[in-house]
Amino acid sequence: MQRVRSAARHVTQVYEAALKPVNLTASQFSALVAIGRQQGVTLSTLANRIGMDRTTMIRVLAPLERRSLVRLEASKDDARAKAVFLGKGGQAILNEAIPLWNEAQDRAVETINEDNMPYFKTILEKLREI
Amino acid sequence: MQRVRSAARHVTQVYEAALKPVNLTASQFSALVAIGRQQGVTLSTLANRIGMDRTTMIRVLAPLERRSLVRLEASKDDARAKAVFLGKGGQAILNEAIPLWNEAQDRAVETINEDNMPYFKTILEKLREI
DNA sequence: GACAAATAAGTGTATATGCACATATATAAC
DNA sequence: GTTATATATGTGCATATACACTTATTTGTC
Repeated sequence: MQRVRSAARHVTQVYEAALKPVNLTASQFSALVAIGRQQGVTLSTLANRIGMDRTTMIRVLAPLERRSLVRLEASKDDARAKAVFLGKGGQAILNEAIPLWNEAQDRAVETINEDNMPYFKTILEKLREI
Repeated sequence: MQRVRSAARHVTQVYEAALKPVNLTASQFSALVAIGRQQGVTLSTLANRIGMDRTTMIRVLAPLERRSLVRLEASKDDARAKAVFLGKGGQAILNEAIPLWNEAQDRAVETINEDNMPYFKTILEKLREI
């Protein structure tokens, strides 16, 4: 299974190279996309969606908050929870980043070979259940 | 492709839980196995084998060196290179760790489903070429 | 309503990860 | 042999990653 981790490292590098013009990491991009889909999502929910530890998410958001790309507010429903929103430049940078990501994505899918994709998705799905 | 990274995070946690009794991380285990296979391998070669950046490997080895599980020496052939060997407890801890790893491996392969493995291997192979 | 159990977040610590940059040595070209 | 280039390692920095532990709040139970 070392291969899964190795592959993830490599894939990360490829995608981060693609995202270089917007100065976003792969994790930061994932977070922005998820936040864009559901403004006001809580920290824990966000972390769960991405399959990342909650405490990791806190630290992933930190540099984004410094750049005002995201904004954290106390949740209205639950005084314990933090709601996460896209900040000032958030949507704009997402609009820039998404095409860059998609280009890398297309290249990746092409390399993997379209025909293998269904298997790939199935396998990745199952990996979550281990 | 976020899924690949997410899967890798999850898989890492599963394997590291399995390795807890020997207090090794997944990266550390990978390194130990590779060193055991070729004592005296150089840092860069080792990093390449594992598909990890050379500078990351330096830092992965640091805690192992502190525990005397690995040993670094100047290479005889090349004054620039460092040769890596298993240290005092190196082989012993490997002997303990390998069964733990294999158990986790078996469970993982079972979950993925034996039949899917050939596809999986092919896909992971191709991911390296992106 | 008081108390226990569950849930949400935050911090300390250690390792992982790789880029940019620097240094040392080897190799190739002339 | 000197010089240019390539190779091997090391360090500074920033982010990624998650566990253990802590604090605050909510929810369920009586």
